[in-house]
Amino acid sequence: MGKGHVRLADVAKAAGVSQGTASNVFSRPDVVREEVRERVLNVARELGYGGPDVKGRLLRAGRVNAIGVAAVEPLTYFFDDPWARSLMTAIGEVCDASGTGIAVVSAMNEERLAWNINSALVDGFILLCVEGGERLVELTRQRQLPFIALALGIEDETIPAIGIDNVAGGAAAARHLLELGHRDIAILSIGDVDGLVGLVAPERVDPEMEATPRDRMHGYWQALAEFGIPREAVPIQGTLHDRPSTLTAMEALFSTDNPPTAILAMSDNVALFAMQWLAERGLKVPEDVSIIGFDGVPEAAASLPRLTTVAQPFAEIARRSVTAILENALPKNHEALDLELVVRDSTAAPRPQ
Amino acid sequence: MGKGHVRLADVAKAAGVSQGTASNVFSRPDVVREEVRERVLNVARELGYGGPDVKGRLLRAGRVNAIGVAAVEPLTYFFDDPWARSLMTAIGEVCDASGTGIAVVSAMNEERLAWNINSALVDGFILLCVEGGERLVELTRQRQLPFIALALGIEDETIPAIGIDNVAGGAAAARHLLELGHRDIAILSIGDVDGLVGLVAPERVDPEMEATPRDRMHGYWQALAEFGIPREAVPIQGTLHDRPSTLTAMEALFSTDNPPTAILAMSDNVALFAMQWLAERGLKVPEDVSIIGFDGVPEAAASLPRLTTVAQPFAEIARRSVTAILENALPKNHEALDLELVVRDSTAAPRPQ
DNA sequence: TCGAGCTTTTGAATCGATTCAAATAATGGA
DNA sequence: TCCATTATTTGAATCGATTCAAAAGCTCGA
Repeated sequence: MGKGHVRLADVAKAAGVSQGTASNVFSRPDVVREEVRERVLNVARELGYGGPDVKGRLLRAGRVNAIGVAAVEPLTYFFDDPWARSLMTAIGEVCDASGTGIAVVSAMNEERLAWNINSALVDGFILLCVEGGERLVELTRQRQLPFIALALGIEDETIPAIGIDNVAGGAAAARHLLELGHRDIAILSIGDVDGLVGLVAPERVDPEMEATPRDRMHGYWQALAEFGIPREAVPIQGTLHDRPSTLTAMEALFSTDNPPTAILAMSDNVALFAMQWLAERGLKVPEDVSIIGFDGVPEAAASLPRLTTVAQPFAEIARRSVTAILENALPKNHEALDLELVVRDSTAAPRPQ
Repeated sequence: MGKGHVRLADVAKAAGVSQGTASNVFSRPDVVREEVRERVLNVARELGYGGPDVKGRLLRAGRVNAIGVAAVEPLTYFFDDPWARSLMTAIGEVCDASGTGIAVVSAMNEERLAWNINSALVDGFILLCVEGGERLVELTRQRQLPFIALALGIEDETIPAIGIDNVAGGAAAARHLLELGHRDIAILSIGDVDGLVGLVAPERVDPEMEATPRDRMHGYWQALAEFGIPREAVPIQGTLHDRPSTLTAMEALFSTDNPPTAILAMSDNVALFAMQWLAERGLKVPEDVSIIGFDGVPEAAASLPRLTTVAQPFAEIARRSVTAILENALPKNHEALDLELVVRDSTAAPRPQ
């Protein structure tokens, strides 16, 4: 194989028909006379022709029928990270329904990312802007394909994006704990800056924190204020969204005289790590400590006890993103979808004193 | 945008250079005089040219720099299923290192699958043959691209495939339990045929079971025989590799007079479901019941207690598959890689009677 | 037998680049 | 100044299909 690669033109010649007819045999078989069709197909088989090459078709059609999902992360991120996976699953569902393919494009380093974005064969991009979002958007812009940014951290109205109402979500989470009667609450925040691990003073939130955790924080504070609790009364422990920093944060939170009876975690990931720490310390959830997560990843539904959380509308996000790209109908302004409080087994009223 | 789409030829004309030079400016900038390069780049910027279109380049180059991973499953499978994810993560690692992209191609129904396989823009395929493997191979063959089959159920030496030594793996798992002293052992098998749920007689294994579970079973039996235990003494409960059927199987296993002290599960999935059942029944692992899984998915390392298992060499499988495809050096014969017994916390000696 | 109205087929243009042999320009040495 | 080199550019061919206006074949009624 290899050297004598058969193409449509060869088949056409061998079958004694024009290339146009040969093409029709494959792409619009109804238009060509049965007898001819048979003959061409036979010749094709004899020659070992494998059907029209996608690359040629593609060049003509200009459409790939696939969307790219990109992030400034290694490829493994898409199959590893619970949030990314939740989204990918939802996107997969939508794409399956419309027969669209998915290409995952990613890269740790900038240079590779630029190349990957530029050479991905897709009709448009969904950008997971968790980290390095601005750069990702900039690179994608150059490609001049429709794209839509998710989890965008910056406030640039010229970027088509779909977001979630983190403030309202945070408020819903905090309100849930407050309504159960909790007053000693602690916050586990997330971020990827080393500066914000350990105890974080409220004043540092606005200037230093990224948009997502900042908004969630403001949501928490908003609900706390409704119940007359000043933000200073609620300790914030910063995590790097991973296990070690979460365990350290929990250690710090529970080594005080007045440990919290409830925890607001800014992600399900962190909440689940925290639950493991509590389990190892023999603290029972929700009897001793209530905890509520954020995001609504499937793992949260499978934990023991099942985690109460504020769920992102993954299916809706995916549906809108994919259709926006396929129909090139990008949203004019940022859309912020609502989250949904999902009460499961990790939250309950505090023990009576 | 849109109507006046700018192409390389436009830029060339506007800059007053030949198309060849314009092309060089982008793809081999070192070969063109700096002055000219600048000029062309400026014109390109003014015209809003976004760089060479991949489709054109691609057609010429004939190479996409991406591999497709295909399965007869919905797209969500790749982000959902632990085994698939383990593999995808490993594949992602290899691809990241070589700057190769990944396209996931899938479909529930045959017709769509054929289309997807045919129109995926990739240089080759890795086939996850978990179900409907033969059909998948057949479709991919027509595409005339290099491909390699994983988890292939059939014995066709003409199909390039990488497999694992399920017999040896099964034997290692069983031997581990036997060496710990267990003699009352039960097997949780897997499959996707309804006929093989519930108690399965040993005689039915060879004629009815798919290759993977069959081989694992023979591995179990082999080790059991070494310890003088006849296969009839070891109950086999068939599952569909999902939660409900596993719970039913466990129910059946433990509602007898003589419940097992150890369980051989043919997948980590099933083992984890079984552990949940045990936990809910108040049976302690490994004190009351030992259990060993199969596959070595990451979930097995994160469970409580951590699951002992026989791990597939995912990284090695991925490395071989990807390089085989990229270098078009497909293995001549089936390779069967070794599994590794990973002893964690879910297995221990049985309670003394 | 003629021609209107269909159905098929043809052939050339097109999609958007890359490539390479040949032409031209610049450089340097004698 | 002239010629041999070397550095740049050019222009046309190529990759592998699809598309569509126009040509050719058919059928059928008058």
